[in-house]
Amino acid sequence: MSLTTAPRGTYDLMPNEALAWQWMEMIIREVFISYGYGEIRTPIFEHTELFLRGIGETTDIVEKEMYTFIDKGGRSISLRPEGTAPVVRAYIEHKLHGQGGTTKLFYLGPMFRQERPQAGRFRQFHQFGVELLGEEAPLADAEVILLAHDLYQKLGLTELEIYLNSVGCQHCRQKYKEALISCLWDSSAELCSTCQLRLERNPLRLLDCKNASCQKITSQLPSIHDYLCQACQDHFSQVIGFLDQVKVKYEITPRLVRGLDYYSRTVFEVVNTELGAQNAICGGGRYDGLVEECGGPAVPGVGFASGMERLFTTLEQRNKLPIFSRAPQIYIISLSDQFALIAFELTASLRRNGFKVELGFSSKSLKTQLKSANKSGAQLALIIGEDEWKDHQVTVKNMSDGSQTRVEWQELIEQISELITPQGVINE
RNA sequence: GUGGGCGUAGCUCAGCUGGUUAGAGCGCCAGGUUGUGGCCCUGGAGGUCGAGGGUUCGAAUCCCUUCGUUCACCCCA
Repeated sequence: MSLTTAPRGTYDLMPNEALAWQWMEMIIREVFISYGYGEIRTPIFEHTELFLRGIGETTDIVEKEMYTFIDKGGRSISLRPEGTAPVVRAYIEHKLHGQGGTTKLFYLGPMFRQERPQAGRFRQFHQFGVELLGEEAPLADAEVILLAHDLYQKLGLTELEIYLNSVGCQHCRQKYKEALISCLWDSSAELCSTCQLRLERNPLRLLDCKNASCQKITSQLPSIHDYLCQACQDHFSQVIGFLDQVKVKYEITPRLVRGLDYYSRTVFEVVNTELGAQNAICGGGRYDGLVEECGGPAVPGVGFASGMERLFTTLEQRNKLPIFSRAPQIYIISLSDQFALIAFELTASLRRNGFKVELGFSSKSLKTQLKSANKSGAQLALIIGEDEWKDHQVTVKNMSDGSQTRVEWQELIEQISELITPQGVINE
């Protein structure tokens, strides 16, 4: 417990980084809106029950990672560990299914999971995502994947890999699970200890074990594609057909199984392989049973969630972040407290005319204040001292070449406007 | 929850097998310029060596505990 450090797994976003985040958020919103999605802002916390039902009681997320507490009304409340269940809850609560047709929603905000932090993993982290509800056609799956693809493209990330798979419907998945169990029963002793547990709890997870000896064994296993029913096969091949048509490159990975219980048929991930152990920046798929599971009508859905910290790291790593400057255009220097009033007034007037102005707060020596002006990155320094004061003028100094002129207070805005524009571009 | 690495100045780090007042670079402050920044020069401030305990004549250095951090496992964005 320390007063002077942020809680484990959390961090402060400092001003320069916050600019980059704002830029990311802007692009994300633009792309989502252009695809016809509307933003929804659900509460940061929900009734715990929602996540138990929505995510699955036996998933790690709800078993050991949720921030859960009892509020003063005796209700069990949890900070949201993911965004889909709350959106589905809101969809049901506002009876959006009653409006007919499909519903396209996106969200963006903090999520909370109590895990040990590591590269690309935080306890408070940020996700954005989309949910397309009320449509079971393969075209919906393809559109959601295309959306993710185009979004990363728009952010300048062209070299990401898309992994694609189908985990089938309840029926084919069940048959496949049984097949895995019977194939592995005899050799189970050769599996790593966690895989032995997986064999009992969730055999699909065996497929992406990182242990080399497990991989050797599981590489002999049949593919889930051999167990897909005709309808699931058709669905998958149509999704692929649409993606091919719009030249979205993907890799079919029969071993890709996603951890959350609610997925059915299409699942996909967008991966940055240079990211470390936690390299998925986006995960999603179809969840046809979820709305009903959460107490709504039997409405199909498909969507994805993307981790903003991992996305940010990727953008940084690949030099795709624009350079942001917080530098003022003009730095105002007053050489004595007796000129503070006029300096303050000139600052206000310049700001009201759209210039980005910084005012030195104390009247130190000119040298010191010019150093501050220099450090601030301002293009112009305005100096008000004894001489200027007497003549109702200011000295305007160009910080890049050191040249300076005297300007009447009355003409300042006009003169400055000839040197720089309110956007901060020098008029040459 | 489990395992490994790392905690020395605001930042990045050095400090060899224990041995005087714990160092460097960058940054910060002041001066070299009576009212002129960047470059250069000179000087200065700034450290309970993460914390607690132990071994020792002597600990930043060795041992134990603890906290923090980081990477990995589990799992996930």
